[in-house]
Amino acid sequence: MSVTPFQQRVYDAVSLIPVGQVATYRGVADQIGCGSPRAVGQALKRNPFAPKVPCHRVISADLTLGGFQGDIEGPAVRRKVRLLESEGVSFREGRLAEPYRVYKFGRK
DNA sequence: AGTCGCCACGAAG
DNA sequence: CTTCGTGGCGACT
Repeated sequence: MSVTPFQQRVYDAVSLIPVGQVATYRGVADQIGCGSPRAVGQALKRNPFAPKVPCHRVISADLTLGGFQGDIEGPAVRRKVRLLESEGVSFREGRLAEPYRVYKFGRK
């Protein structure tokens, strides 16, 4: 499987997200030094390390769900929410209920 | 090799 | 709500 260095960075950063917390595409992008969260989204969509990387812990910057397994909505997203709630992250009406659960990557 | 279009976003209008 | 900007990648030429 061909994995570009950029994607490697993305997966590595996502792997750093602790259980019970979530990160935003923007946060990941900023952390790896990329100004385009969309690139991160693409990388996760193409995520060759599906179970290895907790892509379900990555949400949109405005605390909406974002997508999962290639869909921005549908059963996959439903599963994503359930997983997050399983880890202690609550969602309400498709949005993160507790914003303080957003992980800040070292926050510097 | 270069070029085009697409994307699970974000900020601005 | 809609539109533009941005960065990177797959597919086509």
